[in-house]
Amino acid sequence: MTQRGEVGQLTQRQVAERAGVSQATVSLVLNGKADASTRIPKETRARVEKILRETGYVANPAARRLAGLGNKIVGVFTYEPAFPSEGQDFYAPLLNGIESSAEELGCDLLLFTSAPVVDGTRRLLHENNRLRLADGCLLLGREMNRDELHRLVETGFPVVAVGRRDVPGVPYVGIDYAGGTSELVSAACELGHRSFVYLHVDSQGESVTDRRAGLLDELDRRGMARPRMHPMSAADPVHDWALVKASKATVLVVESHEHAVAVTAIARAEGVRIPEDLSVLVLSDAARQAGPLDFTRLSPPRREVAAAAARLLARRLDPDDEIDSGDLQSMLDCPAIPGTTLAAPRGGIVA
Amino acid sequence: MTQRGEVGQLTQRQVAERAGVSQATVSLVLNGKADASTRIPKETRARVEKILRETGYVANPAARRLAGLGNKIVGVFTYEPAFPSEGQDFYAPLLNGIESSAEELGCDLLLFTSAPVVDGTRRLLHENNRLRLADGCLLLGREMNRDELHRLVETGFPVVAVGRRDVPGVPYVGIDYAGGTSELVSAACELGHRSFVYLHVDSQGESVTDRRAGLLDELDRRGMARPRMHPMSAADPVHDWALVKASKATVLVVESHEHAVAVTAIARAEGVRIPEDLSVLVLSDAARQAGPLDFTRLSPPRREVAAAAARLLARRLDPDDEIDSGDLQSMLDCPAIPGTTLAAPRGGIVA
DNA sequence: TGATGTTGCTTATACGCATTAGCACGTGCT
DNA sequence: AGCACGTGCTAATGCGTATAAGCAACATCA
Repeated sequence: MTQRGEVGQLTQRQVAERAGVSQATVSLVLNGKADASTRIPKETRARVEKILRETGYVANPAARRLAGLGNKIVGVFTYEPAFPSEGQDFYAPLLNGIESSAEELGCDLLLFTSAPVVDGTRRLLHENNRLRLADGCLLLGREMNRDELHRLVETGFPVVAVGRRDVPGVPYVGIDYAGGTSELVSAACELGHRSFVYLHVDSQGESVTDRRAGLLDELDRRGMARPRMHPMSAADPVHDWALVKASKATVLVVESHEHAVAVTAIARAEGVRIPEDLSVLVLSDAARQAGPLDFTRLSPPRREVAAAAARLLARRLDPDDEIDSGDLQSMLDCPAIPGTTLAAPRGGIVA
Repeated sequence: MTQRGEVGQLTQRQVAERAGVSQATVSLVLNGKADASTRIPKETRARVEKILRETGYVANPAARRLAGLGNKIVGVFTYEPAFPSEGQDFYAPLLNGIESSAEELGCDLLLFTSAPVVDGTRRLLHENNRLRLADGCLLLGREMNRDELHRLVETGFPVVAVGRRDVPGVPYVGIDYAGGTSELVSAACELGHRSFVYLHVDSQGESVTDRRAGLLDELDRRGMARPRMHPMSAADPVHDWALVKASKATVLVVESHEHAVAVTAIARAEGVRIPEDLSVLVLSDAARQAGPLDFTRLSPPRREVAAAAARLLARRLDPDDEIDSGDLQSMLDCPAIPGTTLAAPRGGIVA
């Protein structure tokens, strides 16, 4: 059980012996210190550096960390496994963004894959978690355990969430889904639509509630009726299409692109023309392959939001950087793509 | 520049004070030690455990590591960035496999994204690398710097490569591309084919040379002529198709599925029937979306090879586990999928 | 009544590094 | 000569943990 770490590796002391100096001197040379109290003349410095190069010495990061330095390690916690192909469309662009930021910043990424799964999501604060090996941590996931998030923030450990979070005090970079959704809905209203139906994801995640809020608030502002709302059932698009048809709405709003493809395929098979008979708005972007329809849709900057979160975390880790409290929570614009599935209403759904 | 690590966090000493015992006692309780020389009676143990639970104490992993313990951290080094969408089809299944093994083993993953890029690939052994924070490291990539790999193995740091490696002493789990390719080629020969053309990846990576060897060796064994070989140019499938046509071969062997889709699309547009006019063998599997053709192809167990490598690394980290030297290097079978693009030759390519 | 265990801890040390305080040895000035 | 000051280092300490070594109190046995 007891795992042995480390085989014997070169230490500063050994380097120091070879160079005929003390360990402290090696450390000073390594870190380029040159205070009034710690002066190393060029020649000594050169001698030490020569040995360092010859031996290929690399500092033990655990010791550095213990001695109170940062490690340039960014923790990444995903509330679900990140790489299974189901979750991949969700996490891949985020990890892509984080990776490129990390590369720029010279950081390594520590993925907390050991977190045990309780009630369907991973738990970060388990015993012997390796959280503190990282300088800070990014949090990814559709839904997060609010309790745990709260406790984590309270410990003072530097954390940044990818995506807006409702828990007070949690720094984040989010995407303005509400604004983007409003815009799309607004465009439909301007074209004369008055009747909406909403196929939504069944989740309490903030991004989901933001999209719903964008839809409902925009309709409220215009004094229009609330839309029919149905949770999507990935397993049964036929059923979903039946509900849409029954609603007699002229605009179908679908939260997931994938589901939009499935439902519209059924609709078109029944002879429904899009957008002539039914307009379709999609609140996410195509993952990879576009279907036959170029949906009028949102194009959330998912890669960018993760990259921005990583940069924000880096700023939090830099003690010289005083962050405006307003910058701790920010939202990126969520642009809409015109596409071809929105048109003025004509006759409603032809059954 | 100097990053501060750690905000003040609960230590064993503080726990010890609260429980009215020494720090050592806390450590002993935590690690469930009960040697002849270190006995803790139930009551004391209970008292300490109570405080531990109340405070939610978590050990500082850096200190544990420094004290000579393993961390349950598996390093993951990719020779190219792992998440950009281009590389994604390559790395995603591997990371998937590693993640699920890590989850089973209770390990976290440390991704060395900070490695600087030199000559097109990342360099692992740069100064201040965080390698030694991990207990061991998995190496992923089509091609690896042999020098660096050699040096790394020499340091005694536990490493396992995903994919066969030619560098002596490197433990790995690979895929038997040579065997799989032989099998496919053999099947074509049995059907009467005598003339092959090979569109191959332009790389010195071991998996690439293994596939080539599988093809050439099988033809040699049968005393058949060497095939025409052309490096694929992703940018110009038209040119590649021209070369294939010119070769008058009856079997086209293509290394990458993607490229096979592109080239056969052009061929079919010209009226070439597959497999009636031309048989096609593909040496990799469809990434996600299958094209119109169900290729006769290899189906390399890429997820599984990575998971197996992670498990092998875990065994190497377990001091109680004596690994057979034969188990340090192993190959997984690479099954073939029949598909529908291999048939007996009739008239060669109709130009 | 010592001698010898046994129990239940604590003390001390090491791990590798960063950092502060300070020492020995000049040199310049009065 | 005596003192201040600068130079070039080193010694010592602490970070939080694991663990070997040891110590005091008590029990057991001859």
